[in-house]
Amino acid sequence: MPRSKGKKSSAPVTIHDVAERAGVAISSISRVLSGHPDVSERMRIKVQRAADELGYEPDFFAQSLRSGATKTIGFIMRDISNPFFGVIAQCCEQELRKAGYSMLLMNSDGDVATESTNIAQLRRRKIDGLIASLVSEDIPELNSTLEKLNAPVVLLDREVVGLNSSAILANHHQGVEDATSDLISRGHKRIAFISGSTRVYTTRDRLKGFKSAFKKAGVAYPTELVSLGKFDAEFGESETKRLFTLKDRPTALLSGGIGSTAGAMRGLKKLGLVPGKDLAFVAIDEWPMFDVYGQQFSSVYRDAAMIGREAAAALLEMISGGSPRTIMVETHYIVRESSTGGLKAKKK
Amino acid sequence: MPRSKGKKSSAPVTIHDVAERAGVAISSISRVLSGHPDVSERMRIKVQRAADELGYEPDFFAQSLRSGATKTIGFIMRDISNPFFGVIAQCCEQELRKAGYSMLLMNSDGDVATESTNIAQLRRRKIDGLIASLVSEDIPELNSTLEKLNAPVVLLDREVVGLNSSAILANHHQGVEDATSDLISRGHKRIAFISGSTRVYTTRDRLKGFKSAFKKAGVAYPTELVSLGKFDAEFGESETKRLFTLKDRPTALLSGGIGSTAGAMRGLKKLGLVPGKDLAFVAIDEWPMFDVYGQQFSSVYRDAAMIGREAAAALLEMISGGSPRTIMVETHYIVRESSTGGLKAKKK
DNA sequence: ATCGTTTCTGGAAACGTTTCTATTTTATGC
DNA sequence: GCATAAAATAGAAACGTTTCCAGAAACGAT
Repeated sequence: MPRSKGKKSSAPVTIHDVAERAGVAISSISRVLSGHPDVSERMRIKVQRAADELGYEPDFFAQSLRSGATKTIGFIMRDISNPFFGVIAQCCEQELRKAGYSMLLMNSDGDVATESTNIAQLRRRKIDGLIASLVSEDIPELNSTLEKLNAPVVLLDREVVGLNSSAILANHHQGVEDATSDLISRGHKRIAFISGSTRVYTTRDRLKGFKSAFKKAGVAYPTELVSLGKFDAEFGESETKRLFTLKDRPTALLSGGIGSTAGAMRGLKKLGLVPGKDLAFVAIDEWPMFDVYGQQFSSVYRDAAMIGREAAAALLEMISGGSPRTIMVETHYIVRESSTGGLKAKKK
Repeated sequence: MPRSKGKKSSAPVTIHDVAERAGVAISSISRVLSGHPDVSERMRIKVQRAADELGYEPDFFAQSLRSGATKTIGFIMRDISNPFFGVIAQCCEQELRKAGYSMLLMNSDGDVATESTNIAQLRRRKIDGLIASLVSEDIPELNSTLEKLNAPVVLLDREVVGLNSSAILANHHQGVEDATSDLISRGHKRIAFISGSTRVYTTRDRLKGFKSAFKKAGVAYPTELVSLGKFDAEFGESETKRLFTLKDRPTALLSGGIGSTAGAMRGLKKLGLVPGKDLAFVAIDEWPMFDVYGQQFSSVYRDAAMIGREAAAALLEMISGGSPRTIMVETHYIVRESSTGGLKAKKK
């Protein structure tokens, strides 16, 4: 029993105390404080003063238990230390806070079981809504798990069939196609592509853009240079090493997502290959500071802050009765120094 | 009384339903499920089965209201999108989750008023503990605000006098002194130093190391090159521009913290100055990817993951009755490419 | 058998709100 | 003034648990 008694004032003042002080019924206190219309001015003043004098603060749990609303939103991501997700989380929290909601943060650690445990935990806590970037889209029981939450859901960059939720999707294929086309037009044919599992929209949509660029250019699609598996840096690094030690090695690389990019850069460094010189390199999603580091990285950019804000807005909308909707966020190919190189003094 | 009217799937199953199903009293259900010792084996099995069959999940709010424990920890930071804080948050959440706690995340946006509102919100939610990186240490009412929380507190890199809390402090002065000494030994005398307000431990301890290096080397301390104000990138950028356009401009720069470093790098870029060449540059705290970017930045390093884990551990310890303690985390000067340069072909 | 002790169980009182219902007061129209 | 409606208030019943208390059953020991 952690009962730290500071001075002696640790008397938790309840609605009873206020009622007694003001000399009115408990129900009147509640009515005044929750802004019920049928309250006389005299009562309002009397209650307000008693509450102020006692420094009354309604007990959150009692309110939630009775009313059902928890003013709490669950937020599940693979890994909040990922700076891209960090920005989303920050903007989301700011918006939700403005609307009077608090955010319960949980990392799924990229693990399906952990994610499911987290959702169960959130259900017990009767959250008013959930924003999540799921590990995978086709987990058995996923739909029923989310439906049992009995709260509106906003998914980030995920398409779950048959689920009545909102979604914030990025238009990855456009940016990736632009980037790939640019590389092809510079003379690249052997372009490597590393990203996460095709079990999520993110990868599938990027792949669509990648393939489409080859098709439009009439260049053979280099199946053997496409490596799709996981989003983490370890995978990115090992695959980069594997691909760039092939006999006929790629001349360019697209890395899909923050983790892949980190791994790719580490892998290249260990191989002694310099982006923009020994190969052309485009990162999908930007690391913070991409704009100021000594070396300039090209990227397929999307606005994390906007994604966070849109997610919060969509969720709040659903909480107040609106219907689910899908929001598409654009991506943009940003050309920088690293888009050059990789071709033996042929061009430029 | 819509009790056993289980056609609709959204029937929230309560302890009553389980009691009815098992044919025992409500109190027995509670006893079995909370592992009370005085329960017969027969009862345990009967209740367990009934609960499983109905898929019973205790209501979190009812439990908290009655028992007082919320299994919830508050986590307040200036800005969760700061990758350094992101890592702390991630590790913290993982540890807390293992212990059965959930984490309520709030950004203070670097604003005292927002921070205070957040703390009030957390008090109403009766959190079991708080981990916070406060905006400032000497806010009036801060102590009483935190004491009114009536829950153990762990502060990150802050010293609040008279508050009975744990603290995770970094030994900044050691790392900063090492870095500064190295720069001095390379021939630098005019070393600029940009960091946040001296109203927090972080800055004061860094400054201590900075001054100490000059004293030990017997070199005059360059007061006019020290700029302490805010941790954000805007401040870092404008101060960098100001200092490096002085008539007698600095030959080296230390930037204090993630934000300052971002600002400093932007400022230098706009001035056309290259770290490691036109000036020597040491960042305090590392940006992710410092190890792989084209340009190699020196740093004063501290382990964010460890800070997160230690914070969680210290808090859990206090929750279970332990006393507050202060943990000192070491910092290390890591020399890379950017420690060179800035001296006109004098050395090296 | 009787009498303590344990061990186990059921009933009911909290926890601090909101909300429903019933009652009293006030205002309104004629 | 008087009926009638409307507004304001009090009282009490939830919400779903945990926990206290008292009693019942079980068990040895006399």
